[in-house]
Amino acid sequence: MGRSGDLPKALRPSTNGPDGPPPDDTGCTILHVDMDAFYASVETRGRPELRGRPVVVGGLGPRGVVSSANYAARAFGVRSAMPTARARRLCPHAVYLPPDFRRYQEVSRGVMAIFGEVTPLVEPLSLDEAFLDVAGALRRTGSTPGGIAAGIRARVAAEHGITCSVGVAPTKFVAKLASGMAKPDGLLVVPADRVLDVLHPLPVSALWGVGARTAEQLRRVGLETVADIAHSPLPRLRRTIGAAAAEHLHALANGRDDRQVVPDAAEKSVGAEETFDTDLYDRVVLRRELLRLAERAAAALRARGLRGRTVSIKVRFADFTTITRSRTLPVATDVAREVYAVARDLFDNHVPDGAIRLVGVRMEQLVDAARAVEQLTFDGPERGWRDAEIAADVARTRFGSSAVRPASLLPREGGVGNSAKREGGTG
DNA sequence: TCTGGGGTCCTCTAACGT
DNA sequence: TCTGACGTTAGAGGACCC
Repeated sequence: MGRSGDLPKALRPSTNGPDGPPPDDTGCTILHVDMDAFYASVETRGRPELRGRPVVVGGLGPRGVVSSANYAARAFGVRSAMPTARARRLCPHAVYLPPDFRRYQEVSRGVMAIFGEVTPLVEPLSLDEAFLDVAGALRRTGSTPGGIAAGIRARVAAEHGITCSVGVAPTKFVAKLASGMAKPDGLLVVPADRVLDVLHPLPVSALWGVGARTAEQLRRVGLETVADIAHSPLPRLRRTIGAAAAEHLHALANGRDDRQVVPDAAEKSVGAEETFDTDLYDRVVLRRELLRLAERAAAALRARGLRGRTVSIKVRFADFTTITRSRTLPVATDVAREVYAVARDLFDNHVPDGAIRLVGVRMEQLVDAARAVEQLTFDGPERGWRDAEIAADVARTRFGSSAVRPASLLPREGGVGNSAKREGGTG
């Protein structure tokens, strides 16, 4: 689902061809495992009627975008992040499915468990990819990195019915690049002495952290390939893209990447946001949406055993300009009612009237709920609301997400009602 | 063509305390 | 008492990733 999957096949190094000796994987202790077209693969496994057909998973509404497209759909030009409406024009005969994240999470857990049997040093990046440091596993098993990678690919296919691609390299960045080059359903080892041969012909956009904007800035000063970055003097690079990015890209372009594989990285923020099918103007309806999102964000915090100190709202207007406003509380919370109170105040006092296409609520400055400072009023109203919301969490787990409606928390201003999505915009 | 939803990280600016 | 330098932190926005 990432950009690296689109790297030109012509750039594949020849070291892993079917002919010739296996590549020297000495010192290649980092593996990057990436599921192939993950969501689409999960949807199609065990469904022979979809075999060979283009399958697209994504938002099916008027403003939906593609989350995942299988390779049959990609042959028609369908790509991740493309508006679904455009995908339908490119490939009208594809099967279009809404995402089912619970299923993907379930499969992801199973796949990550396989990784965990190989090494404790597993760093998941998303549901469908992870870095593994196999240095310890080499000593323990007497295998090679390439051998371990092949074993992982075989187990994922056998136990979960989907394919993955693996990059094996001395560093995280090159391993990730290699998995992209190996796609689909491939394995690529980049030996230490071939790293620069692989990196330097690539376009700057292949570097981690270079998107469309940065690539354009670099192109304007004549830097188009990774080799150009590697050979560019650092001060010039700093002037073009800023100090931090310059040093980061210069190191990567020269094959230097000393980032370790870090398991269990703490989350920094948790939130929820929603784009409406049609733009909304009505402040009452928008507040109700904020309440729903505050409820979702708070429930996500409670599910993770976290609380947040900073409440941040995000508003995107019809012209796509986006503003965020935030406020930091004295005490961290996981209570939707408290989150909503702050979000609503930020909205009422900092967001001008206008056509709005998206609102979001995010919690930052997260702390472990078990170690968070309790409110001074242990028996106060907040405690009561938290208990009520925890009971609602339980009900939703047992009876489904609509069993307890967030509108039950709504102060008496607009009454309970349907979601804004169904109501549509009002003038 | 017309842009989702979940995140992280970086930069800039303003406010604040010393 | 006022002012400026400096470090720290919060807030806002943007770029990027999957």
